[in-house]
Amino acid sequence: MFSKVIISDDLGSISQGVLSVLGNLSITNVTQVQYCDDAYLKISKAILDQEPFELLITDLSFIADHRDQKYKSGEELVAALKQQNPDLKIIVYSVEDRLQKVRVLVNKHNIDGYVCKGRRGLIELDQAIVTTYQNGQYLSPQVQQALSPKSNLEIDDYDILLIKLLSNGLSQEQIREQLKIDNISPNSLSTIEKKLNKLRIQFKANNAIHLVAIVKDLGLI
Amino acid sequence: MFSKVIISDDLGSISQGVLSVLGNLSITNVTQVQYCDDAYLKISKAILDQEPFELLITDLSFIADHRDQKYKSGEELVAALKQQNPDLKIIVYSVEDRLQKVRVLVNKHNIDGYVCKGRRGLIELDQAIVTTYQNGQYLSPQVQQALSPKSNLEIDDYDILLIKLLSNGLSQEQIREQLKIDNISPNSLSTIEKKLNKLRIQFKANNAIHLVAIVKDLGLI
DNA sequence: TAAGTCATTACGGGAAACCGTAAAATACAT
DNA sequence: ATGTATTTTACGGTTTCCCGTAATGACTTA
Repeated sequence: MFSKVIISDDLGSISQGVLSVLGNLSITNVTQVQYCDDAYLKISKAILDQEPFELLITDLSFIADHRDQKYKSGEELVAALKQQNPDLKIIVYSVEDRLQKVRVLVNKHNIDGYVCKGRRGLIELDQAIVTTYQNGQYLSPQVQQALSPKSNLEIDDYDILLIKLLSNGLSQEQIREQLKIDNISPNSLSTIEKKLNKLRIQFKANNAIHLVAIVKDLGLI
Repeated sequence: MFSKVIISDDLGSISQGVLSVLGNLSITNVTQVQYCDDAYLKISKAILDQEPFELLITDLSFIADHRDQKYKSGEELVAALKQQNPDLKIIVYSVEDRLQKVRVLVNKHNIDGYVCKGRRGLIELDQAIVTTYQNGQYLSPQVQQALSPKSNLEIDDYDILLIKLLSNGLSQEQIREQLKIDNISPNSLSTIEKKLNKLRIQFKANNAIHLVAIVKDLGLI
């Protein structure tokens, strides 16, 4: 079993639950941090000391406070860590159950497990740790469909970007300009209209306002 | 100090933290539930048994699952309990830090304390319990301004309604019709335009889409 | 190479949103 | 009661959005 584990979660009360799970698995060498930057530093230092952590269990959202942080979210932390140190296993433990988020974390950042905080969260976390130790991948049941290709709703990053720009108050004309500036194509007004129209149909939205509201509720932006 | 307490929170890991706080206060008679309906039933039964609970600590959001619930959120639970049983002290312990939410809970439902889950959550919860026991009211620092009248941004229920209807996909014309149907005045297209325009300025929004996005982020709708 | 499919772009008409101005209705003071 | 301020409503002009059609270009397949 893992012998050296680090937990990153700004809610002290949650870490306590995770600790008890680790205890049940006879993992005693556990470090707790409440800031992503601390996690990053401790993990880096442990590598230099030739005593690297084997597993990171981290939350996604960290409430900002007076301390300025380089890594402001679990996602940023994970991205940095997995790039520099692919050997470190990472399990994300979060209330977030949006498939889009999970997809990105698994496919882009190669995390080893994703557990939703919930009634069965700690039970699932237990399983996730065991599976991960055996080089497997664990996803909570409610997000497993995130990876199955059939659940491909055909909304890609471009679509998300459009809606995000819309929600930031840009007109379709301004979106066109922005895409040109950022060298993103397609960027004609007509295509932008057409894409947004497709999205409206897909999400059964009456108009652009409705679309933004729906997509915001779904947590896609 | 309180002698009989009940905790309602669907995340088992969080309840553990709360338990340790209660333990530090030498409160040992503690009941835990993970569903609002269970909380309601246990509290009601305890009254019948002449051994009522003195304090409820509850979360706001409960993830829906297979079990059909009469009370689906902490807010509904609180509303029902405080109405039938004003003596029961209630502390809400939630990640939610939207002032609007807190305002409603305090003013309308008369809760005794509101603590935000966060780094200092458990410390604040400790204080909240003590204060509440002395018949005081406790609010986490970040939401204290919720009650100060100066934070009155002059947005009333009518404004919120307009934005909510907008976010539901209604056009201004459809909003006019809806207001007429519901016998809400003013309900002319012109006034609706004007109000929304005022709101756009107030929230520094470029257009209606932007307005809805901002207000959604603020948690007002 | 030719035909066919699909994404991208262009354009035009009608609907809705946006904006200013002004008239009508209402509330409120002396 | 009368004048003043505020709210509500009405209206016209401009911009943006919404929607259909069609032309262009890229790519696949025969």
